[in-house]
Formats: sequence, C-alpha cells, structure tokens
Amino acid sequence: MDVDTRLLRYFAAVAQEGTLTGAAQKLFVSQPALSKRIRHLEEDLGVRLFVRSRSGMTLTEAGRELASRVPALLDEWDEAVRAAGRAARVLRLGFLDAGAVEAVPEVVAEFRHTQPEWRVELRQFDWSEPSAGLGRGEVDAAVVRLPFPGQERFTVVELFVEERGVLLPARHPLANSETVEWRELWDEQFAATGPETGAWREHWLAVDERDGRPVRVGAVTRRPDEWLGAVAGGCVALAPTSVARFYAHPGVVFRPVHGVSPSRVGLARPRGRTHPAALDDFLEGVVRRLGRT
Amino acid sequence: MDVDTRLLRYFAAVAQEGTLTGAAQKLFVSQPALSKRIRHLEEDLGVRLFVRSRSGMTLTEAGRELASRVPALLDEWDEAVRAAGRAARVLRLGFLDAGAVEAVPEVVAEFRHTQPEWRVELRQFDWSEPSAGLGRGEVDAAVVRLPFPGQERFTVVELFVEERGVLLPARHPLANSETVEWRELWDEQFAATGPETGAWREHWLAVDERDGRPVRVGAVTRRPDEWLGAVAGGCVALAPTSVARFYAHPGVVFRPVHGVSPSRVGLARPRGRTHPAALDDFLEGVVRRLGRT
DNA sequence: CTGCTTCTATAACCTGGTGGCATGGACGTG
DNA sequence: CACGTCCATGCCACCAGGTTATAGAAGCAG
Repeated sequence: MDVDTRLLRYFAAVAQEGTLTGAAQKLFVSQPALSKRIRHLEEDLGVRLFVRSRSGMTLTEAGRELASRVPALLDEWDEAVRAAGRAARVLRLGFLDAGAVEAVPEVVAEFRHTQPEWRVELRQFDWSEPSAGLGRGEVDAAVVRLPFPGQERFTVVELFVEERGVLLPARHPLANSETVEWRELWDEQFAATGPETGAWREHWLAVDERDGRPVRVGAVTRRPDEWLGAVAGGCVALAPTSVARFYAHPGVVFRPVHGVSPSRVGLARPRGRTHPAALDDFLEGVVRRLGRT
Repeated sequence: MDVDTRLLRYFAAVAQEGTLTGAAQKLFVSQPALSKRIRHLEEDLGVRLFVRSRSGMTLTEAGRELASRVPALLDEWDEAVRAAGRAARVLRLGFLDAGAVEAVPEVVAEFRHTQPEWRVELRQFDWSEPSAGLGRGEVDAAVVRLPFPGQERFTVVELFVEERGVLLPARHPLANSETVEWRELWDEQFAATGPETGAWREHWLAVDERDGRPVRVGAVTRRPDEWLGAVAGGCVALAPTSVARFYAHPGVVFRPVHGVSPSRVGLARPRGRTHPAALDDFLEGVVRRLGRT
C-alpha cells in the first residue's frame, strides 16, 4: 500500500479537526477534493476510517489506530529530509517576504569564504505558515515576522524593526496623501491571512490598535500576488516599508502610516535540535549583519 | 516536502541495487521512468543523492543518510496499515492463483458464524512476489506455492499437493496427446517469472528435474493473462492441475505431465508478529479444510 | 580503431489521479 | 418551513508519472 505523505497530512488534519470542511480550509484545498481523497484512502486500505455524520467526521477504531501512528511517521520523514540536508552540507533558511532577508545575500557571500563546502538555500513560504517552514521542520532556521504562532517552541532573536505602512488601491482617496493616519483606515476592508495564523494575522490587522473597532476582512490571501491583487481590487493592507522596494503592482501604492506599531523581524531556530556547527556560524553572521545591536 | 511512499521504495531499491537499470526491472518499471523519478526526488529535496557513472549509481553522503532511514519508515507505514486492518476486524489473506484458494470461501462462510464481526479479505498478488504479499507485510497470512523465496522468515504449514501438468499452445504437436512426458518438454521455450523469484521460478521451470538440460525461457510474465498469452504465442508452461478449472484461453490447452514433481500448497504467516486470536481461528479452519491431514 | 555492451539521459506521447467549481442531499435549528 | 451546516457527486482541466524509442558516454574485446 503506497500513499503520498500529503495524503497522510490530509488524514491527520481531518482526524484532528473532526470535520472535512474545517480541515479543508486549514489545508487550503477544497472540501470536495479532501472528501474524495479521504474516501480514496479508505478504499485503498479497505478499511473505514471515519464515521460520517452531519456534525462531522468521527474516527473509527481503525482510524484512531492510524491516527495514533501517522504523526510520528511524518515527523520521522521530515527528520530524514533534514538529515539528508545536513549530510549534503545544505543550510536551509526559510523566509516569508524578500524584505526581511534583504541583507542575507551579503551574509551568505561572507559565509561562503569561511565555510566553503556549505551551501545556503533560501526558501520562501506562503503565509499559511508564518513560521516559514520551521513548523513543519522544512528549514534549519527562519527569518520571521514577530510574533508568530508556535513561537514558544523555538529560540527567537529579534533582529530589527521596520516601520509599517499601508498598501492602497491607486484610486483610493488616501492614495494621494503623503502619509496616512492609522485611524483613517479602521473601516476599510483588509486583505488578511487565514484564521489559522492567529496572533500573526491579528498583528497585521493591528487589532490591538483599533480601540476595539471591529476588523473588516475583505480578502484572505497567502502569497504576495494574491495579496497585491486583493489590494488592487479594493482592499487595503498593512505592510512593512520594504514592500515598496520589492513589489510593484499597477493599481497599488504604498504610503507610510502614522500611529501603528512597527514590524519586528526575528531569527528563529528549533530549540535543542542537533545541528551542525556551520549553522551556528551562519546564524551568527545573520545576527551580526541584520541585528541592530 | 511530500513524497509518495512508492517513490521511497524506488529510492531504496536503487540504493540497494546500485544501478537504475537493475532496480527498474526489480520494480517492474521502465528505466527512464525510474531515472526521472529519482532525479525529481533529488530536485525536491534540493540534494544530490547519487553520483552517476557508467557503472551505476553510487550513494552520496546525503543519499546514505536517507537510505539508512527510509526502510524503517516504510516498515512503520506498513505496520500502521496492518494495525488499522486489525482494528477494523479485517483479516487479509494473500494468494497467487485461484486454484490454491479454491476451498477457502467455505472456510470463510463457516468463520463468519464463529466470528461474525470479522471480515476476511482475499487479495491476489502477482508473481513478482511469490510470498503473496507477506514479504511487504500487506497481508496477515497467505496461501502460497512452496518453496518460495524468503520462506524461512515465515511459519509455513503444508496444506496439500497438486499434480502439475503443462499448458501448451493448441497447435502444438503434443496438444493432441492425452498426457505428456516431462522429458518431451525439455527443449521447449518456457514462460517463466522474473529472476527475482529465485527458487520459485526454478521450481516452475523444474530445473532440478531436467538432468541438467538447460532451460530455454521464451517469456517472462507475472500475471495469468500475460502467462496464457505467452503460451498462446508459442511458449509452454508448467501449471497446477487446478489451472484447467480456473482459466480458459482459446489457443491454450492443459495436459497432465508424467515425470514431474507435484506442486505443494502451503499456508504461510509471519513469525511472531502479534496478531488477533481470530486470525488463529481462521487459519485453523483453513488448515482443517484444505490440509490433507 | 572499431564495434559491442552497459550504463543513464532525453524526447514525445498518453493516461489517470488530483484538484477546482457548482450543485445535490441529509439533517438539525430558529 | 426555510435556513445553515455538514458531506457527496458530476463535470472539467491539468500535470505527474508512466511508456517506447533513441541518444550519449564510456569501458572492453578483437
């Protein structure tokens, strides 16, 4: 019996979530797709894994048995991938937006001299995973925007802060102002990330800085293009200043905002996982170059 | 990083075999397919796993790291599948040819009374795996033809013996004889199974009963249709008598053969793997019904 | 040197699995 | 009784993964 590990992740998500609909949106697939896939898994195994009801999916005994083993399997697989990466002398650094890692190439260049046999790989992750691949163990370290969900499971060093501004549709009345007051934006429709991103989402909606004024979410996006598209389509979104340097989109303008807190960029790494000395070297370089201290 | 477990099996095979070509035929896929898939795996991982050369594929350090973990992963997955099967009260019985399990349905019917909540599932395997799924842990027990490779890893009970005859093309000169002498067939082209089936292949070519006369293999097949097709196309093949009852093919006839040993049918099960009591019940029934003692 | 063998890589093509959208059906709830 | 919230189904589009045929590289035998 062969399966895709992705299918196992699907299964684990449904098992944990208890509903197809819920799991589907966590996984960013459609509910029918998930439904079909899970059914297909059951057929392959020749075993019913869930009892379906109007209230959701409940694990059968067989399902529980499987659910109790799958997470460990997935972890071991991810660990095997990391081990192979270490053996190949590859350091993987996750990131979410080009702005946060703007100065990293210089660190890499320098690192290449001190550790010539190592290679650094930068991997971008979408915003469904604000941990930039750390959560699923796909990277050795990540440059992240703080705070992010699951942060307590990692060692985090704050690197620098960056003012936040706003992305506006070019035809928006405020698009002509030099700068914008945060309170002027409270009633706008925001482009946000998915609910699974918790405090991260809230930080980018600045819910703590609205005097309790409710948030209006006009679009859920998880990658820069969707995001800019949503803004071009009429939404607004808070964004770090560096966005203006890295992304251009006709119909979208960036304006500084007064009265909203800055974005904090941090370096995160797994707590206490064995890692090569070269990783320390490299990360030290990152902190030295990007850190404000 | 998600992968299909089949890809992991591919990788493990190449790692063990040392050449793509060799692994490909063990896996019954084409060499280009395997080549592409392995390359794809390397790209996904961002890591080179093999060094290619004219003499084959040698693992890199990263490859060795991966190769050291993958087999255990696959085992755990297979075990998880078995565990789910047990939890769902499913007994899986592997078999190779319908003739060997001819009487099993009666055992199943009886078993349904004593253990009504259990279900028995018969799964047919192709002849690339003479252990009928036991080797890869896909079944709880199997009705097999003895001897088969890997047999020593299982507990085997011999059930009954069945005379062997020969499948001949209908236009073959011997097709009109009532019975055939084994020595008359020595120089025919035989339809055989793949080389990976070892002693099993040799038993069906009866290499020990040819007075050292070399075997001529005219076709390699792994399922009944291919097999009968090969015979219709001019090959001959030894076959258990029950074949005549289960398979019909225009252009193929079955004749008894004098001078060749019979086929022994056995019941095999994993040694010392934990298993439900119902399995014992069922297998006892099988032995009682099919066994000659 | 040439031709043969034995590897892997590439090209062109086909199929089926997987996902998306729209919609249906079952069943509590207000 | 209409509505909301689940999961299932039908239809369509796309691409990963398979096939065969062929090329390319490199030892080895004569």
